[in-house]
Amino acid sequence: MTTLDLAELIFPEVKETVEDLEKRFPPRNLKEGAEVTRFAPSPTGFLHTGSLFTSLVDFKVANQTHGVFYTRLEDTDTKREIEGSGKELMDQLIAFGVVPNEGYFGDHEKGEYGPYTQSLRADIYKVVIKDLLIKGMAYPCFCSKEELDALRLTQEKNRVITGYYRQYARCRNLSVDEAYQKIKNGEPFVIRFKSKGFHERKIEVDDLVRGHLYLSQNDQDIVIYKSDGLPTYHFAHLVDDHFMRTTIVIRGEEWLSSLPIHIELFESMGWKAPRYAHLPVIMKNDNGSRRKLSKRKDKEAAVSSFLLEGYPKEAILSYLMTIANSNFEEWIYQNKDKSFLDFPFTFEKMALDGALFDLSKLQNLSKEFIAKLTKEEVYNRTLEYAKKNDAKLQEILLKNPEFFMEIVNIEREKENPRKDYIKFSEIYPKNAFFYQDEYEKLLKENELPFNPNFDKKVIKDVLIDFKDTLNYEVDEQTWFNNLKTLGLRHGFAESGKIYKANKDQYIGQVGDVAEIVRIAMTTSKQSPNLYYVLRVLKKDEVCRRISRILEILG
RNA sequence: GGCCAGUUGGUGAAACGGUUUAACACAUCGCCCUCUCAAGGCGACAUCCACGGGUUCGAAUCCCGUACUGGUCACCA
Repeated sequence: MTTLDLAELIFPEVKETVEDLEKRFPPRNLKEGAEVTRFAPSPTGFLHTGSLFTSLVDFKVANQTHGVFYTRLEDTDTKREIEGSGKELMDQLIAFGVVPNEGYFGDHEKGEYGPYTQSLRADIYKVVIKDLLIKGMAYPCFCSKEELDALRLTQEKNRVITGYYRQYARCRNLSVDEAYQKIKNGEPFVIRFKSKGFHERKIEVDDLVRGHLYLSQNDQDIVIYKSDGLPTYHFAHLVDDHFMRTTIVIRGEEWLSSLPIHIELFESMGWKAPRYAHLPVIMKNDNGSRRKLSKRKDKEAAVSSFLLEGYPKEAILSYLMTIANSNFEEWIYQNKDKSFLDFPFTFEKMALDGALFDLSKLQNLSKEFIAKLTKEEVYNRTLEYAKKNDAKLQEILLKNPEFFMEIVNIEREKENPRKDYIKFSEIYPKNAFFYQDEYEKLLKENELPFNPNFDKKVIKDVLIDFKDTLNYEVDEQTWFNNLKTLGLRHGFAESGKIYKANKDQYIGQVGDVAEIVRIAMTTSKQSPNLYYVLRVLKKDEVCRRISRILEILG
């Protein structure tokens, strides 16, 4: 019996060779310096903020070098797979504008290097495994879960490194005949890679973000082919990234410790390994200690939660870009007309330890972003948000687009626009008082916060006078002067300064007059610039509201 | 526990052995402006770069040790 017989016994159906695969997936014809990157999620749930972060870097690197960014579905773990999540993942990624050039798209695939779904590539993996088997670089292992557990236990007791390696790798010493016979007998097995490494020896690797690294060689005989007929991650990574011609593997730092395995795997095949960039993980402050953003505990782990709350995707992307390269903020400040697409990203400027997720920073970026939109953009984006998340709001927006735009345009489209919205979802609630029925609701639900120092009669007089002398056809300054004059008639000083100096002569100042009118219009002491509020409301509605307040005041 | 990586303010961070009395941004706090709010303007906020040694004329920056934080040790990715 030879290893060839064994390989034939296990994979009789495999006729292709590694050379055939090389021809099937030839090197890409790209310009010098063009990088091929990939995002390879598992269909085990929603799009994690960390995954968006990683794929953003993938996307940027490929984009910048005029290379290729592709996606691949790593669905070899059939137990943990969540039905439909692969498509969901891709939809969310694309919703953020991180659009791949090729690969897995959820409902279809695109590109010459596919299939891009690992469960569909079983025949490809088998070719390589068979090759390894024939060369004696891999072997079937018949150890059961229980035996492996027992092994680990004794290793722990004896304080030696745990795992399946050298003298502990029992099945590695099985003769080909024995192995052949066991398989013939139908014994379940996995296939392990026969490592040639020594833990005591070091390898030297360059990581694009971490620089020069000295790591111990791998000496574990890792499983490459599971009993369910699918490869493990390590092996799929080897085969896929080789034949899909990936040039830079960008992934989370949790992979750093298995890098020696991957290096050995590539060496054993005589393939050139891709370059690696291990990215820091985004952390969260949890009662003073930092930990990885957790899928279960943190809603911000699901990047869709931000979209659901109404944050603009641009703000989220900018925030992640800031974590990736902190000079992004300064750059965007100097290049206001450009987008993150134009920003020159570099691995060197990347921080090495995981950034704490900073919500207030995101909110600030978001506020700035919304402030810079035109009123039409705000309307469209809010509508887009409402369509997905808020049917009632959608109806309101559709009913009267002009009105919404007028509201939202108050002190917008100027040098220093108002910055009061951090998400699209809060624009309507903050401006609800503009709408008649909402105004009525507010009147019912809340006590009007008039200053108790003023007599009811004074408040009424001011409002009546205001209503009678209302004039719109003037500029803001004139309008305000008129308000001062009106106040004067009722005993209010023209300014705070004058009032403070002559408290005995006045009952208040213009600010108090404005406050009375403001409360009448909005039911609140706070609102945007009164002049604009009045202009948006228009004369009829202003008069109507004053009448309502007078009614309530009795 | 072994191995690996990291450690500059409340947060993100700059600094690449000497223009550092540690940039910039967010947050926070003050003051100013102002009809309120949102902005805007001005200012405060690390006596010092986890700690301890060393190298050097000179260290946040280089070296060693310690501590702490994170990652990883699966037929999961």
